[in-house]
Amino acid sequence: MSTFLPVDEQMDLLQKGAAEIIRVSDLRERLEESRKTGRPLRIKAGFDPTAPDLHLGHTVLMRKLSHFQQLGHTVIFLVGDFTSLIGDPTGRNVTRKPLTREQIDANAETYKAQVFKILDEKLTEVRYNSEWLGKLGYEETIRLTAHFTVSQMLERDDFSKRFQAEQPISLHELLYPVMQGYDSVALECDVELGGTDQKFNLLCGRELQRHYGQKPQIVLMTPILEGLDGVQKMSKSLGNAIGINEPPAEMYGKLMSISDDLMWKYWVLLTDLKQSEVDALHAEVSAGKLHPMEVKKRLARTITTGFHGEAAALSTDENWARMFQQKGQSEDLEMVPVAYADVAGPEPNQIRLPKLLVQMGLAASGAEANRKITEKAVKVDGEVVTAALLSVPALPAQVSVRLGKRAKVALIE
RNA sequence: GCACAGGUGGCCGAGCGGUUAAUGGCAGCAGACUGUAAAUCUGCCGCUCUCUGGAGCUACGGAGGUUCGAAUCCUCCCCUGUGCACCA
Repeated sequence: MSTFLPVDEQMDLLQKGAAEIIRVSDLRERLEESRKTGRPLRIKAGFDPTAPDLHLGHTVLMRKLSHFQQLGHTVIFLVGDFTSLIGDPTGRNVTRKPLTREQIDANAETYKAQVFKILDEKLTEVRYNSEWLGKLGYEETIRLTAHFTVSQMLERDDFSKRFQAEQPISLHELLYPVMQGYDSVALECDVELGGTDQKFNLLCGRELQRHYGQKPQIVLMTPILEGLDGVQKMSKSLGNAIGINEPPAEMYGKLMSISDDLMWKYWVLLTDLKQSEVDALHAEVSAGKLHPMEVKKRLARTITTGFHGEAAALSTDENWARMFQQKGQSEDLEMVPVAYADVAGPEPNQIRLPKLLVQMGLAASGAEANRKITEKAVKVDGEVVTAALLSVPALPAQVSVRLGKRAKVALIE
């Protein structure tokens, strides 16, 4: 007797949004076996504790992990504390600088706190790969590396590109895939998840498992989610990311700014809608029966609800419509307290607008703020302002300031 | 170790003794147009101060030097790549 769902239903959920599975037939086979024996599969995904702020791109993988969890399998959240001493070379054209132990530990903690917004903490096995990699001696390491050849390593795009471009490749970087593969051996994984950019590393796991007499793991790759620009992968350092800790208004607004084309991918990868339901929506929009903006609003609302609850998402939704569609004033703009001393002008009750913009985080520098003012891009209380000095009636003053898409209220005292 | 080629603003990449924060492209920001999308067009795109007219400061791997003047010439150093050598 088994508590597992029929294999077809499991496959349905697991295949949704998956970019590639190596191999689908193996996965099915192993699910069947697990259902027969009642043994849950061991699913691993490794995380480099390098980016303490998770964004929606990370959640694609987590959601897939959560699917396995929902189906009753064992999810192992592997913190790559040891491997991040190297830094994953994937997608890099330069060598990463290794993290310090302290950074790694701190990052791992913030990581976990965020991950359990999606995964069920009680059902998740958290492991650190220093547990086994740290014990590996030189001898065992040599044996491990002997399973791979240099030309195998150079098959990797990022390595061969760097090699051809005469960019440096440090020797230790070549060890990264080997170590990740060894993680699978140590944990005896049935399945490893990763982004498509991880393909090489994931396959190394299969290779090593074979050498250690284990059944090679199934590899399930999730697509890389493009960020707000619709081209490059979502990444905080590229500035095109939506963080999962962002306030609802930010999250909603950013989601609305993605392109129509990209929205479908977001639907599939970031919501619980079935593939068939997404296809149906897509068809309706293509046929002109549904306005893409409406569908995008629904998307933004759905995702925001997932992180902030329905009430917050709903009010954000209304606020957005008021702010942009009717070009009106928003009711609950973010309040930023500003000390008068930081923005004081030459006369009493005068304010230097460039300084204010910087204080409010709307401009990166005074020079930039000045430029934006001359470009007529700054509105104060709804009016375009071209002067650098601004008078306020009395001192604890509230001014709503807009620079482009972003608007905030300053509370000056 | 030797030889050669390189190290320029967020990135790519011109400039190779003399206006000028430094051609051009990408990215970014703003404006117009829209549906805050895309596409397109326009402007901006080192920092600080400023009564907006301007003023000052910092920048071309690092440190010195030559020069009235250097990203551009010289010396030393650091870093990267390639080839050779070395691997007793």
